[in-house]
Amino acid sequence: MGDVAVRAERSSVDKFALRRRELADAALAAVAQRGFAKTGLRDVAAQTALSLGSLHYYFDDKDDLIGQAIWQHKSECARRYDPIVESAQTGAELADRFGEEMSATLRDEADLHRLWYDLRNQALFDTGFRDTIISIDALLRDMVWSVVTRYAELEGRAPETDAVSAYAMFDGIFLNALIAYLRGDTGAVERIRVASVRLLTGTH
Amino acid sequence: MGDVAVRAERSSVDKFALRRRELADAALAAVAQRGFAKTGLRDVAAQTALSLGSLHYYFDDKDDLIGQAIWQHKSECARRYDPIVESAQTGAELADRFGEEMSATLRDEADLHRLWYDLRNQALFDTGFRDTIISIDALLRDMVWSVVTRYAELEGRAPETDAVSAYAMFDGIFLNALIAYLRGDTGAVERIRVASVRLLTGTH
DNA sequence: CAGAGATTTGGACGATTGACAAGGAAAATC
DNA sequence: GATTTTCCTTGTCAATCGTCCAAATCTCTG
Repeated sequence: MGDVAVRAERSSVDKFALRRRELADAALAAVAQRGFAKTGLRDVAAQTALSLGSLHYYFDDKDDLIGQAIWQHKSECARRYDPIVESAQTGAELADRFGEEMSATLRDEADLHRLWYDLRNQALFDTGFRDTIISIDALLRDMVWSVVTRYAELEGRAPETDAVSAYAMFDGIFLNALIAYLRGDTGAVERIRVASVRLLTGTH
Repeated sequence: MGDVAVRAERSSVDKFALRRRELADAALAAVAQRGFAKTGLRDVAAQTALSLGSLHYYFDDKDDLIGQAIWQHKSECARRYDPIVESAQTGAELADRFGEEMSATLRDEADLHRLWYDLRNQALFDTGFRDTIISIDALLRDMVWSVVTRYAELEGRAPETDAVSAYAMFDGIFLNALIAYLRGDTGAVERIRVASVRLLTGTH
């Protein structure tokens, strides 16, 4: 456990944790622009009201900072599908709203998704924030699985796959759509919507 | 066009191009170990019979070197499925051998695949070797599509998807299997084989 | 108000990076 | 065998990196 964590315990109020979240948010925006490798802590500090030295006051090192940043973003990201799963009345409605959400997040948060895949790959080389990445991966897998099982339930049948396979598929088509979109293919926004609905409903 | 290309033209024999391939091969092995960002040109030169300065004699810059390296590896990689497509007598045989090849390359060349996904992601931030990455992506997409269409042909029916969607699916399950495998899940080797056959044959 | 603790700053550190230049060694050419 | 061209090495360059620290500033308590 680093010095930062110790200091956090001493702080009776969570002013410390609050600043941590603020700084991590700024770091997220900074790193999303140029990628993890090419973004220095000075670039992060530049987008902040604080200075470079303060980053090490709130974070142990760069990995700690980026790990916190991607975690608080993605954990919120994964929860975005909960209301859809809970409130959808029919399988068709669930599928439609799911596809709509997938399409919208591709269009509006392409840079953040690009960063996520960047960090997930870096975690295959470094051990820095590997645990955080694995946790997020599990979160996303569970999210996909809850959508799949809920759809099957509404349709009155059993899911055709398991959680791991389902996540692999949806993650795969989303990543490929993201790449196409970032390369200038604006049609990917509509394609990922249709493909998501298709994959969920099993319509070929 | 860089100085290197000009020099290559002057050279009547292709001694120059030969050395380029050798060096690019060494670079591939070096970068595959620690990733693109964390591997310096000195690390590459250390795995070579030549010195650091020689790298700039044969390559314009780091991007040129890595671009050449990943190209000559992946272009060979994509051709590995050609004999299967050409010689398979039945759909079942095609599917089996395809799944076997996917599984084998995951097991034997995990580091190289990890590097490929690393570089493909970096190309979403930099323009350095973006064109090379896009070319490789097209190569892989065509390879997958040739397998899918050949299978449909042997089975006497039409493909159920298009080339882009098919590549997205196979690439997605392979990437997820690679991640699982690199995280220590040795069962991913068998799972990608089964999943590949399933996805190709359409068996749910 | 005085002091203690928390927060923030700017600068400096050693290490590493990609790129490059000047010159020696090798090979090819005449 | 001399000279030109190709090949390769060593050393250096400025820039950038993550990390750390001493001191200044701010905030709160006694």
